[in-house]
Amino acid sequence: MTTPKRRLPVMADVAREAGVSHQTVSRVLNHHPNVRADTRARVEEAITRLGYRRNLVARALVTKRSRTLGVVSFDTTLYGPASTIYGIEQAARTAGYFVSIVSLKSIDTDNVRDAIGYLTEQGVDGVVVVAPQRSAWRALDNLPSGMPAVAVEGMHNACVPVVCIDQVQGARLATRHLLDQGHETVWHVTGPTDWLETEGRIAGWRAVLEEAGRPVPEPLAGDWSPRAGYEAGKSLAAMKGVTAIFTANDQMALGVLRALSEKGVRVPDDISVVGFDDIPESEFFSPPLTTVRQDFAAVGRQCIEVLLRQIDMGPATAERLVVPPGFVVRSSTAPAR
Amino acid sequence: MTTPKRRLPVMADVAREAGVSHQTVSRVLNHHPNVRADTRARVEEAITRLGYRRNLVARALVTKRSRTLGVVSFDTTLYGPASTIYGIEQAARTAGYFVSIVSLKSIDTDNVRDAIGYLTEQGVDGVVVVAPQRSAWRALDNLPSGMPAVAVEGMHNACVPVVCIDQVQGARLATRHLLDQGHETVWHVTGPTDWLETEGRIAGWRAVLEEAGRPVPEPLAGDWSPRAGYEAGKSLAAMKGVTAIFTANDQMALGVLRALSEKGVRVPDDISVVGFDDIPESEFFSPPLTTVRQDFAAVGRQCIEVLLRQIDMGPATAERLVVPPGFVVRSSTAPAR
DNA sequence: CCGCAAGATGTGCTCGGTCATATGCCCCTC
DNA sequence: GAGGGGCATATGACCGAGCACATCTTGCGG
Repeated sequence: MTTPKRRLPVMADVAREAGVSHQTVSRVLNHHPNVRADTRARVEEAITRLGYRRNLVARALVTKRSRTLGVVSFDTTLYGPASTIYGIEQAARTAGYFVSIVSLKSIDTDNVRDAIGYLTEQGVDGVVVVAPQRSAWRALDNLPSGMPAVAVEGMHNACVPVVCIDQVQGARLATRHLLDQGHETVWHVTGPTDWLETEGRIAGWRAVLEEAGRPVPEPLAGDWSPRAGYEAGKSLAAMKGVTAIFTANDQMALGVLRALSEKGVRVPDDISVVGFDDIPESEFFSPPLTTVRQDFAAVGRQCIEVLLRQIDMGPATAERLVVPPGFVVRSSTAPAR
Repeated sequence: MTTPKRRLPVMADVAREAGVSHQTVSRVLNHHPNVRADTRARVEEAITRLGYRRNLVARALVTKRSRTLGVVSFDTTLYGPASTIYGIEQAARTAGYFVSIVSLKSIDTDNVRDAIGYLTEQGVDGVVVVAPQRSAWRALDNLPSGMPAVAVEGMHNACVPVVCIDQVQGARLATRHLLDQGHETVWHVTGPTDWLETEGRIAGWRAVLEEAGRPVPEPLAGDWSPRAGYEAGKSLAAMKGVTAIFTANDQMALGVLRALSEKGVRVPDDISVVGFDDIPESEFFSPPLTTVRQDFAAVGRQCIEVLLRQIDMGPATAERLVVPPGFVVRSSTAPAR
């Protein structure tokens, strides 16, 4: 038996089936209290009998609420963004929201602006921007008016609230730990320029060194990739007097470890290494990596919280929620000899 | 001048501004050819002047096309799913589609069914299911009728097309490589039970051993995590006669490497190790990991291709698109002594 | 036994687009 | 010069829900 183009059932069909008006069906669906129990039962039965599913698109049109949140992100393959988005999605769904994602493969102001534009057309109730680059940040200056938004790891800004992990503090923790171990100074392999995290981590690292009156070595430029860490590691292995390295993320730390091991430099005996992120692999590096832990799930949750508050109660003051970093000591650091 | 609750402009506003009917505005927006050039220009100017953005929700209501695709996935923090979804999102956006994601933290038939249900209500034009577990797979048996769908790494099934990487072939490549190096047999650390990849990889590994008439050791159960690999590695290090290990993914390989190194077992001198996935880190493990490469981006692209074909041309025959795995030889394998 | 408030249900309009169709217009041909 | 075809544009219905309001019940106090 072919079903010749049978249209999906709509509210009116359910209403007819249950012998009530479409409005009553709507009430049942929305758990409105003022419906008699037996009527409710009749409607519910009609719903299951017909296999009716409500059309959220039609609902969104009239309520002007799509219960969908937009996420704009850069390279969702990276552990940080992926984890943050996971946290966002979980929190959003718990709150009854869908998540629509746009992941950009290159970041510039126009890209981000366009992405936000698409999401706006699509009718999202709010946007989370996970694009912690200066260039991306500029796109937030002129958001579509009235669009609730929140940024992950952004700069302070008059209009958009920010949820972030305290990068400076994380870098301080790492650097201080190394100084406390008796190292004279700490070398730093940075993230890509333009990233705010990169800047924060450099700032924290530099601040600790300067406060302690230590020499501040020229940082080595990286790009988050293990390969960049590997290249930096080769350079550092060839230099004299390097005893402590702080890399801006764990993947680069892995590259550094690899390079050092190839050069016959022992970690932590000859050189101590600290990373940033605490990816699941770090614990099993050779040696297990001492690193700064970021609670991405918490960031995701906070984002949704801030965003929903804006959606429900109107524009918020541009707050800045800071999630403190943790520090995990493993075996890649040791006292200086 | 405050703008007191100014509603966003709609088509009618643009029409009035440009002195045409709303239908003409619609034609301009949809690039309908039959619009005089100067009219078009007038409309476009009105659009920019008013900052008008079309409301895709209203459009979706009447066209019954939301230009949104749903993705149901398990733990998008894992490298495989994350990469696949990235590929899906890129391909979808290129084709003018949005992607709405539901990522499940635990997989069972009901979960997946619910997720698909939510997405259906939300009006997605099709669904990609990235949940390669037997239990998830069962949820695909009774999809909402007429909903285009495609599964990543699924079993063969009458109703849903599948895009997958040839797991069996990948495992064969890995195992054969080790046998070719002169190893008597190969030990295997598996993924979690219930995962189809786990089964495929076991099958490929077992087949090669049996074809070569080699003993088939009892596989060690893992769960993709580095820790599971570490535990398995400790067991294997304690056993006699182990010279070659094939782990079902790279993260577990990392754990194995760590455990072996702790026990003073040298890789590849004493034991050879092969992984699966080729995550960006693998190249920088100690030693760099020989592994099976999966082209997740290709999988994502194929998914969208298959899905869009279904959306445009009606239900497809349940095809099965197989992406061949690659094999990357690095330094974690060596001839048996 | 009536009145009235609260509860239960129904009616018709609205959201902002697209679709089918109608209309006006110009130009070309016989 | 009338008829016809194609183009440019306008008109009104419609998608499937929710909302405001109208209407019909019901229960309870006086």
